[in-house]
Amino acid sequence: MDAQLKALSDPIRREILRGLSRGEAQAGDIAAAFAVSRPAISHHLRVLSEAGLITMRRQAQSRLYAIDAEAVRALRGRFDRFWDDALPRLKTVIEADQKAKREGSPR
Amino acid sequence: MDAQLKALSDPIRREILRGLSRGEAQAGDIAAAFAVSRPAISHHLRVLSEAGLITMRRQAQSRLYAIDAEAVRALRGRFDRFWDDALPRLKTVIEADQKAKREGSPR
DNA sequence: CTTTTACGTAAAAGATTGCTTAAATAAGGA
DNA sequence: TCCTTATTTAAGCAATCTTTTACGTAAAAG
Repeated sequence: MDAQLKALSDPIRREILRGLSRGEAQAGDIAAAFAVSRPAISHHLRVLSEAGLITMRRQAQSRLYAIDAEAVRALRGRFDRFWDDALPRLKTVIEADQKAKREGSPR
Repeated sequence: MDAQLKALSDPIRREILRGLSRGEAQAGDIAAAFAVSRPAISHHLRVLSEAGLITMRRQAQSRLYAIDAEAVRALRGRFDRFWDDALPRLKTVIEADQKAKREGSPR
């Protein structure tokens, strides 16, 4: 989860993923959408790849990147479980907060 | 979202949040649960605080930290929306993948 | 072959992160 | 006021991140 959340914490990388939601794309086309240099995007793609969020396949000289849909599904599951399981009392805390607010300044 | 995901990408900080799920805790008690020094934990608390994930209040010499439940709720919403809205076709892609697999080696 | 197209890797600069020890601050208590 | 308790801030250092320019590689085209 470390590597995946870290990968997602960068706005360029999230934007790359947004672009890939349309389907596979070539490295060059991805890079063209950003102001930074191609090697920089190449590195971001590597980070996303090593985090397991995207996959790559070659086609002639090009490299086609795509979202690893199953990995995303798994990550979303772990993310939800982190909050649901690891913080089981959170729901109660929210409710207590809101109740306190409804009843005027609580202490 | 940058700062919040970055904050969550560190395992110690996630563990701190897990600990805080039991409710408010003093900085010292939080630090006692980890192998690193107190100043290091103090810094992690600051990162979580600046990301808006936790709140702090003073009680005598102590500082009591707690999860900002509403902020967590908002983050979970944004995280879900990132995948649902920004990647609207992902569900379809997963289904296509699975269909392809069911029907034997594709391509 | 040689050239072109499409990318990645290498090397390096500059900023940020995570950690430690030492010093500072803030609130209570003797 | 002086000491104790609780915690942050400061200073410093090694590791990691982001980005750039320059170079290397792999596949197709001429």
